[in-house]
Amino acid sequence: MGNRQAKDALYDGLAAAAKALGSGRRAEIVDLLAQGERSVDEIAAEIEQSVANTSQHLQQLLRIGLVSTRRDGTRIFYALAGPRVVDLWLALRDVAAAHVAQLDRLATAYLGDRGELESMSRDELRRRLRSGDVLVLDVRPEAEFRAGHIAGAKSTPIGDLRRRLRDVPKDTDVVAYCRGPYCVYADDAVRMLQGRGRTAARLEDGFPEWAREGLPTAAGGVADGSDEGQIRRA
Amino acid sequence: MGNRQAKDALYDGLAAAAKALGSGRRAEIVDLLAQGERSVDEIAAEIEQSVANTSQHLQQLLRIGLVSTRRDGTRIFYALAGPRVVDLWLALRDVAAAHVAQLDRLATAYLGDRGELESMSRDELRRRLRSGDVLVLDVRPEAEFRAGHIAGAKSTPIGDLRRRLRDVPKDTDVVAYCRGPYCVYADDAVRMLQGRGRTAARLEDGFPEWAREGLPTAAGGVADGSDEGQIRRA
DNA sequence: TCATTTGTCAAGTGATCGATTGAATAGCAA
DNA sequence: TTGCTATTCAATCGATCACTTGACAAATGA
Repeated sequence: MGNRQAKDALYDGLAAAAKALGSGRRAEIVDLLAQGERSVDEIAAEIEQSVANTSQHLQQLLRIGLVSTRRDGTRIFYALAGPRVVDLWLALRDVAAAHVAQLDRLATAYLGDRGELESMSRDELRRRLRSGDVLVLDVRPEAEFRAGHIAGAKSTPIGDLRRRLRDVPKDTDVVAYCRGPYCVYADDAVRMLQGRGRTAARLEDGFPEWAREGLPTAAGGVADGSDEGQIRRA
Repeated sequence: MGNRQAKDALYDGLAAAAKALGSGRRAEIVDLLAQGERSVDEIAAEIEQSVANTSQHLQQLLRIGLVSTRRDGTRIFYALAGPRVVDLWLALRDVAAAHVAQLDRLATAYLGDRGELESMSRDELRRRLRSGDVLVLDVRPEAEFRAGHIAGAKSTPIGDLRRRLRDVPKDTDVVAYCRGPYCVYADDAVRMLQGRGRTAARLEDGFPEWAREGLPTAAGGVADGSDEGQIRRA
């Protein structure tokens, strides 16, 4: 039957990885890092916690091995340790959405009612991209776009959208996407576009899900309407 | 930017699912339930904890929504709430194996050195099954075999293997499998078979991984060397 | 060199967790 | 009813957790 102490220790080790995701703040950090690497104070600002506290959470993720670090001058950048961590995070989100009792209520409380919002699945966006009759807007901060984006998308951070509205033709369908299903940027973008007479929808989820499926992505500089960056997968 | 309180609550909700897996004992329970439903005292015996403590862990998993219950007389059977939970568990295990620093050491401490042990990948077993020149032994307890097994496998609980050795032909390659990579039953079986002059290997992982890939499985009564049970996927 | 920026470390506090113990409950069978 | 089995509930205790505060460390630039 093997020895109980060693077995307990083994399962404690497995559970350690779960424990690392077992705090809302760390979950938020992992969700954020799924978009690309960040410095400590960027992360702290995003999750609205003190730098000291954020640093401790990051240390914990680092000790377990879910993230890695890179130093650049006085800054230290944290990133997810590998694609498996993204898979784990997405699996966790799926389970929570499917099984955690009150998650719907919590999501609605944060996101508001999405009833009015047009949405589009990955598969449909893929088809529309192939036929070329759709404008895809990446409404995340530009740094995240540079770290990786849907091939053919145009970077239009949500804060810049209003003044760049003229770049959005009135006769083209627009699809906006952002960090994932619990991110409000694309919601805001679609509401604004619909309010200005555009036909707009949000991608149901975000960039990490798109990339995980092996769908076409690109990385690098900001597009100016044309293709650029390194196409990674076709 | 949305309101912080609602956002915190949402991520706390997501993290709750991780927290449920964040105790070694609960991880062990989920790993066990991945083989099929169990009553409370069966679970308690397996994880070597008091029934009261086990019950509390199960209540916790139930409150979060990762498991479901079914009453049968005085017994209450717990089962995983759905296939997504299996996916989550396997993703967690993968991440832990790839990234948690000391996991190798912990695994070796429990499992012993597997250097001498022949092993076989899912893909290879699948090929060998198609060409039909291999005997697949399911060395888990019979109840788990009945709940679901690799199509064509023969139930030979590890405790019965010794006295059923005569049923294992000497000129056939044998592959044993059990609950997963951290389960010792198949290791024991392979060691015993190799010691008795058979050519034996263990499947690298176990039944849940096989089923997740959509490979052929069956469920129901115990085979007597021939095919039976309901073939679920071909 | 000295000040600044950025991040980590250490200590402390209230809250939550895991396990134990013993009592309570639900279904079953005589 | 009475007893029996299987499970849950309630109270308790030490350990761990999340966050705060304030001091410390590493790289940069004047």
